[in-house]
Amino acid sequence: LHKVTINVVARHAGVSKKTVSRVLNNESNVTESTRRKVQAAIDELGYVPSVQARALARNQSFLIGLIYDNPNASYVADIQKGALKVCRQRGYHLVIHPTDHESSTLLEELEELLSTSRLDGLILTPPFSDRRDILQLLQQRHLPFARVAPTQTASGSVDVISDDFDAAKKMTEYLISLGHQRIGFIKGHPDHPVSEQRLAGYRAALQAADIEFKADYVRQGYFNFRSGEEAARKLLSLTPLPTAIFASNDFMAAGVLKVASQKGLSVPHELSVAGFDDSPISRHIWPSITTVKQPVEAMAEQATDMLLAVIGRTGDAAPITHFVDSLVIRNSTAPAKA
Amino acid sequence: LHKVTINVVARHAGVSKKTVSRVLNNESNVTESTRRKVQAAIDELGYVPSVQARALARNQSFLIGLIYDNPNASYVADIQKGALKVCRQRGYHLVIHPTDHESSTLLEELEELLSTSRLDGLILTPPFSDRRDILQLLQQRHLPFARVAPTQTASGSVDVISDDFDAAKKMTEYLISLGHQRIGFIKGHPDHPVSEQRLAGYRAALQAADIEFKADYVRQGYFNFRSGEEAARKLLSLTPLPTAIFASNDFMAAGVLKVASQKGLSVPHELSVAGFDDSPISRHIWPSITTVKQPVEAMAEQATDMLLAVIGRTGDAAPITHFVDSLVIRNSTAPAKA
DNA sequence: GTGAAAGCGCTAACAA
DNA sequence: TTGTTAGCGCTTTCAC
Repeated sequence: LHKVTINVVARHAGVSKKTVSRVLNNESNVTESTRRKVQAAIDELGYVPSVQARALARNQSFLIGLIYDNPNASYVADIQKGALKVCRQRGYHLVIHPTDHESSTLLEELEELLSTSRLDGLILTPPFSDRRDILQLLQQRHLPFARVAPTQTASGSVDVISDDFDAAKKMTEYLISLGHQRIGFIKGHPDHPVSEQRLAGYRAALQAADIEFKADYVRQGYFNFRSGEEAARKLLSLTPLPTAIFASNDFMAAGVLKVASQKGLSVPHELSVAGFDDSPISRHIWPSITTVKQPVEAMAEQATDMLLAVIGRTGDAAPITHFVDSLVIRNSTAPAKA
Repeated sequence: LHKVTINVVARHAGVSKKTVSRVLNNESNVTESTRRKVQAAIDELGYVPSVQARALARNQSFLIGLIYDNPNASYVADIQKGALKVCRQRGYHLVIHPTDHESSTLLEELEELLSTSRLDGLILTPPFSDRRDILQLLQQRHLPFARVAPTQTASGSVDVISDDFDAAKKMTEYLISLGHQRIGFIKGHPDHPVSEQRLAGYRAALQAADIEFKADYVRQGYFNFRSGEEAARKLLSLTPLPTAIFASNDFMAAGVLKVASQKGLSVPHELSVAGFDDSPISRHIWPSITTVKQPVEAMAEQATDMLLAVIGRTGDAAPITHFVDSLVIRNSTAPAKA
């Protein structure tokens, strides 16, 4: 079995290789009859163009990078899935790049990734979406990029965002509607800008309901289980006790559940608990956790789509797409006792 | 800033591009002085060879595929991490390919992946590691592959395995050592060959302790939370009640915890529960789950390393590497009540 | 040990 | 609308 190249196809179809190339790239100036003839040859021979050769000739790599640092494996999996879906359709490969956002050599590491891989574009996820130093690096290299869930605008970027402020506000309003007045809050990691937005949503809901904001009821967390546990210990030693705790993600909410259980506080009867992210754990724990669901996969898909549009100078899609979060009510929340 | 190619380096070093190429590829027949001269030019100019050009000339893609279908996101993350580590070091890219192992078009999908991506090699994870049809496809295409945790041998493959039989046996022995005699078991997904091994380990431990095996105490599960829940409902309506339940993974163990909680059975005092995998949920749930830890990342790393050795016809490493699982004792297991 | 020439499979620029 | 001629940046002959 001989290797099928563009030359073989050209000969088979009785045209020049350039014409085959035109058909491959869907260029406009080809007669319909020629196109069909070429297509027939392609199908018949089972020809698949070599990405490698294409990459060299066009000085592209057909590689898209995905940068993340997220302990939430299912979030990462969703992001990957969304990005992959689009990449596959369009003949790109996804280069995943898990990395440590606190690393002091992050920028150098990124520069190396860019120069060795020659990526055609990059997808940034939190907390990288808002890292000025990274954005600057990409801009001066003229490397197209898309950002998932940034909080600040940046020139020349395409973004997908969801309204975490609004989601946190809605969740807090929901708790208030259940009769809760003393609602504890566990903040997210300070390096993640969404943390502030979620807190702001919480505060806005309190204010709208004329409930006094008390700093005691807010503790710093770091998006992991242990920090949720520690924050919960503090919150659950307050007097009067909060009747509800809203954690900025599900891992921390799981930590609250543990502490409540150890203290003999029954959830949701004596304490309501809410989380954020709709991670698998929110379903796999008992009581299951009321939380906020983001359309993460769809967001990644859209981000990738917009990025490829920029790379291919295709349609000029709107530079920002909005997605909406939704509340998922489960078993960890109930009306406050009278 | 001009683009730095091999020609620029050659001119700068006063040698031919072929010599630069030799240095790049660590070929033997280059004088030490020439090598140093060339290396100096490379460093000075900050030259990074183009993977694309290399790929075309050598008819390689520098792409390694990773096939998986696992709902356990953290398992996938670990596998990716291990594989990536090696790939990066050696200048390869990892093409991740999550897919549905039950899809009827799986084989075609794979064939398409192979022909469009021109992968240099493939890493198979369970349940694909034992899929005869896939192995056959790879063999006839002469595509090198490495398998993670296969249970059956296959010619021309490099494998990394861990002894799930032994680990399950040890866990069961541990439960027996706590005084448990009536130990329920929840089987894993029937499509995963490890499921049988874990069951066999359980049986072997019972037999060694002269405890009668009772089919009633074994229920089919599917590695997900819900199936664990359902199996637990069945097991916990038996008389006499089992005093311990060993689930073939942590998700199912979490399901057992839920049912126990709903039935008012206190874990671990009235019921001991054990899982498998050391997934994050085993730590994030209360009581935390006693489980089995596999060195997944290290296994993936080793598999990738061996695969690249095969591709590069480098050293002939042993075709099989063994890893050992370890018990992680947490809070879901305790001595049986007298 | 080193270099010149040819070519990997495709696309870009130009002609026809 | 189609074909011709040069490359893309490397590696591979095979000379020297």
